Amino acid sequence: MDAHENSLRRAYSYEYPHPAVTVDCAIFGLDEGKLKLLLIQRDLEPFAGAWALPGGFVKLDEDLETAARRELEEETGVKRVFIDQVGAFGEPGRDPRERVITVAWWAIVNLFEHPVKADTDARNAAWFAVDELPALAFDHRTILDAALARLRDTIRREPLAFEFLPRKLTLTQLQRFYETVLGEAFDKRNFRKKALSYGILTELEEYEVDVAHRAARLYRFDKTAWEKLRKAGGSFSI
Amino acid sequence: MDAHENSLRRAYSYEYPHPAVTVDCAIFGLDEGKLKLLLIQRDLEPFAGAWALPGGFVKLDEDLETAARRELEEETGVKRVFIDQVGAFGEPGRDPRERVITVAWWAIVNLFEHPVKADTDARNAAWFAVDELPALAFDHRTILDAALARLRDTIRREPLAFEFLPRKLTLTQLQRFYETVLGEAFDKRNFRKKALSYGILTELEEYEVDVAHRAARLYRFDKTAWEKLRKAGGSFSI
DNA sequence: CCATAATAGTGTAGTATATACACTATTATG
DNA sequence: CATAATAGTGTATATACTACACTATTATGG
Repeated sequence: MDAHENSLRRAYSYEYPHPAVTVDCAIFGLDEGKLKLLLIQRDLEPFAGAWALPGGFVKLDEDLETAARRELEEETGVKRVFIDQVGAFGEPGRDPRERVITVAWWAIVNLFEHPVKADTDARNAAWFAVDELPALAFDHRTILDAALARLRDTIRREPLAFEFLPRKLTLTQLQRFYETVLGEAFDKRNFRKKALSYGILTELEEYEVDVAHRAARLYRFDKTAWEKLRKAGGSFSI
Repeated sequence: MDAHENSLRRAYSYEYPHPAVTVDCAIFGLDEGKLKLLLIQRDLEPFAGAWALPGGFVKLDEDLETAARRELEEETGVKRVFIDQVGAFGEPGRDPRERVITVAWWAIVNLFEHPVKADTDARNAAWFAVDELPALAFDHRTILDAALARLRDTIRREPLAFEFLPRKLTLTQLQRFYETVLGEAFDKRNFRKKALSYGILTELEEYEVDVAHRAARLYRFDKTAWEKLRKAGGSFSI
C-alpha cells in the first residue's frame, strides 16, 4: 500500500473499517484536604469488578467536548464547569473486545456543592484519594497519570482555582486549594504576596462569618483585570 | 436515553455507528531562518485545490502514534524523529462527507538532511513559512494553531533542540534554532550563560571547519547528565 | 601583507523575583 | 479570663533575569 491509498485524498473511506470512539473523564474533587478521583465499578466483562474512569461512546452527531460534558453531568450532576482535553489514547489492544480509541478529559468539581452523586442509579461509584487508587481497568492508569500531570501543569498557569472556589473566598482557602491539588505546602506569607501581586483579586470589605476564631477577609476574583493582564502579555503562576 | 445506555458498561457497541478516525501531522522544519510547515495540496473535493496538513486513516490494527509516524515518513522520508500528540479534533461538521475524528501530531524535521521530499509521487507538497500560510482545508487552521502553541511550549521546557540539530553543535546554532522556532531574538551572552547553566552541554576540544571567520567551539548534548538532572527534580527552560 | 568582513567569545552592574523565617491580632468557647 | 484556633504582617538574603559593548580569530581580496 503506498502513500495515496491511506490518504484523505480519497473521497471516501470504504476500505477503512472504523474504530469505536469513546470519551473518558478524569473527574477530580477536593475532600478532607485530599485530591480525589471519581471512579465507577464495572459490572460486566472485561475487567468486571474493576474500577474505571467514567466514560462512554461518542454519538455520531456529538462534539467530543459535548460527549465529555454529558458523561461528567451524568456522573456528578455538574454542568458548566471547566473541562480540558488530555488527549487521545488508542493502542489496538487497550480494549480486548474491539478497537476503541478514547479521548480523555479532565475536570475538577466541587465536592461540597455536588456531594457524591456517586452510588446513585444502581451503578457503583466512589471517590478515591489519588495516592490510594485501586487497580484500574483498561489503560486507565496511563490515562489518569497523563490527566493528573495536565491538571497540575494547567492549574499553576491558569487561574482556574476560581472556577472551583466560591465567588467570595479567603486567601487561606486559595492556598489550601493549591496545596491539595499540587501535593506540596506553601509558605503563608510568600503565597499571599504572590497571589495578590497579579492584581486579579479584589479586596472586599467583608469577612467570614460563623467561625470560631478571627474571621478572614474575603476576596473576589476580578475576571476583567485578569483579561486585561492577559491581553497585555502578562501571565499567572503559582 | 439514560446514563447506562451510553456507557461502556455495555459489552458491545452495536447501536453506536463508528466515526472515521484519522491522524493529521503538523510537520515543521527550519529553512533560511524561518519556521516552515509542510502542506499538501488536495486534488479531490471537498476543498479541492486547498492546502492541508498531511494525514490519513488510522488502520484498525495500528497504534495512533504508529499511524502518525507512517504519515510523516510517507511525506518526508523521516524516521525515528520525536513526535508528540496535540490532541483530538472532532467537531461533527469538520469533514462534510462523514463524521471524521482526527488525532493531530506535531514533529520537527531537519530540512537539510531531508530536503523537501515534497513534490514527489505526483502529489503536490510544499513548505510554507508559518507566518505566510495559505488558507487551509477543513479545520486545519485550528489544528495548526494548537500544534504551533504546543511546539513552542514544549521546545522551551524540553531539550528537543538536540534531536533536531547535529550531534556536535555550536552555541550559535542552538540560539538560532530557538530564535527561529519561537520567533523572538535572544541576547547572545545571556543565552549562552543560560544554555550552559544546566550542565547538559559538554564542551569539546573541537571547532567548526571551513568557515570564513573565527571557528566556533563545538558542544555535545550530554543525555546522561540531562537524565540525572531530571531525576533530581531539575528542569530545563529557555 | 594589510584592511575588511564575518562571526566567536567574554563580564558586570542593576533589577526583579523567590525564599526563609516568627510573632502579634482577633474571636468564639468553656 | 484562659485557651484554642486561625488571620495577618515584614525583612533580609539569595537567586535569576536583563541590559549592554568590546576584543579575538580567521579567511578573503586588493
